[in-house]
Amino acid sequence: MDAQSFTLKLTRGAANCGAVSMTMQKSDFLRILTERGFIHQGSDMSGIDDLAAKGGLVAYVGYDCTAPSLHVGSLISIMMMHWLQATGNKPIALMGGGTTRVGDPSGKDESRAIRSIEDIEANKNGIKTVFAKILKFGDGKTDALMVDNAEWLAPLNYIDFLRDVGRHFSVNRMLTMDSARMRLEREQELSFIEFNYMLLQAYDYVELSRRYGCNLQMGGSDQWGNIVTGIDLGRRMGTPQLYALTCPLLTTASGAKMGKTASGAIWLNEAQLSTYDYWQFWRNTEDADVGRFLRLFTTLPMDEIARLSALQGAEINEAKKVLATEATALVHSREKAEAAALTAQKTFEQGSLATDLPTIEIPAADIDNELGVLAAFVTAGLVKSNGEARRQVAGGGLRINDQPMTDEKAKLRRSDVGPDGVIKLSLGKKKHVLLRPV
RNA sequence: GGACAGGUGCCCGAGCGGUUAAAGGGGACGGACUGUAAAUCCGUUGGCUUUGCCUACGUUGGUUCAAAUCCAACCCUGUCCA
Repeated sequence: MDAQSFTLKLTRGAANCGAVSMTMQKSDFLRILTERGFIHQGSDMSGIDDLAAKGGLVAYVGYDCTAPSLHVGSLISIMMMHWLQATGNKPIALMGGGTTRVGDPSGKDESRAIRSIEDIEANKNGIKTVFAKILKFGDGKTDALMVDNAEWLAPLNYIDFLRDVGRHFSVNRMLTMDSARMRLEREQELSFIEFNYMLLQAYDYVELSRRYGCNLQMGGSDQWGNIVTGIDLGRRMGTPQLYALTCPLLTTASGAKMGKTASGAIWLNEAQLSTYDYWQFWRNTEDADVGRFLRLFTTLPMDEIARLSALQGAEINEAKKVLATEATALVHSREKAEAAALTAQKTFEQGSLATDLPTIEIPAADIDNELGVLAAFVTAGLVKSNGEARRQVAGGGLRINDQPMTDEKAKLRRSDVGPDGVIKLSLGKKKHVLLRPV
């Protein structure tokens, strides 16, 4: 027990990224990550630096399969893998097909519902698509790998696992780790299945070390405890030295969690969030975040970013447009990103109708049957219920073809269909959907 | 297993027999102001075929003209004891 807490303190002591100054870094990898603001904490920066300088890093990031797409919260670690690969090292994207069956308590207030195995598999397939856009996969030395921890976790035998892995863990110490401690302090439940998550993630790291020579785990700062636990387990189970590198958890300058809105998370997959909406998300970045986001979420050269970040007042909108297009090009495609930029320009700057706004098709008969205006907004997905539509009418938030709506009993008519064959519905000034009768 | 404290709307949290679709705060959405920013101010924040109806305060029953509020059992959480 004493020996354990001692090694942990040592690890933590050397952890602060400030311990190694930028000028000392030999590797492009750490230099780029540092100047772009990716680094929160690392376990042994000079050790990582040495490996990176000779292209010797094999680094993994684990992703939960709790949804059919990752959202922008995961993008920062994906970008870390991008730079890792771009500087001659090997990334591994680990799908948590096994660990998601257990559930990570880190940074969460309360336990999530346990997901069905079919859901997890479906989610896994959705998540995979985004990696293909940002990383190069294959069999080469620096080609990315994608593996699923269900491969080794699912067949585990409980007794063997306890004897081989469980014996290296001190419950005393596990209880002091943030993920468990926060639950205990807030008097919130921490179930045994979640408590075990830490062991499984630690074991993942050891398994990846053995299978692929993986020697670095990256993740959000909330993963620090899980990562160093894996390092510790590796030492006890005889792996080569393992390292940890975490990035800051993103919040906006006003302190809100990044990528969560009432209308839903900012998904990376186009199936969950249209390219136009994804572009808009970045376009609406707060002034104070523009520089930071350009460094984290685009691959523009630093001097270009410095120029854009220096813009003041209304001019910073130009920087936001660049940010939106670049960030969207990475995750969707450049063509689609530029189309979204053009749509936005027509809609916001020229006040003209952009026909490639998100479009919903409705049966033309609905119009002839006098589709209620409230129902039309619900159909378009701009509001959740007729009641909400009513309230928005009262508050002046709904417009049809850019005309504010005042009568909630109004019906859509043939004459509302414009020359482009669509009716433009708007919620507020920013959200627009086209209804196309077919 | 025992004692005690709890389980309220997206979240936190007040209410403790009728005036409660439920105070207050946060978040979110809309309006004003702007630069598709932030800050600020204002409004809204269960559903519907909306002068009304339906659903909702852990679950199921009960008492009562009337229950989120009282009673019973059960489920769940926490603290302490075994």
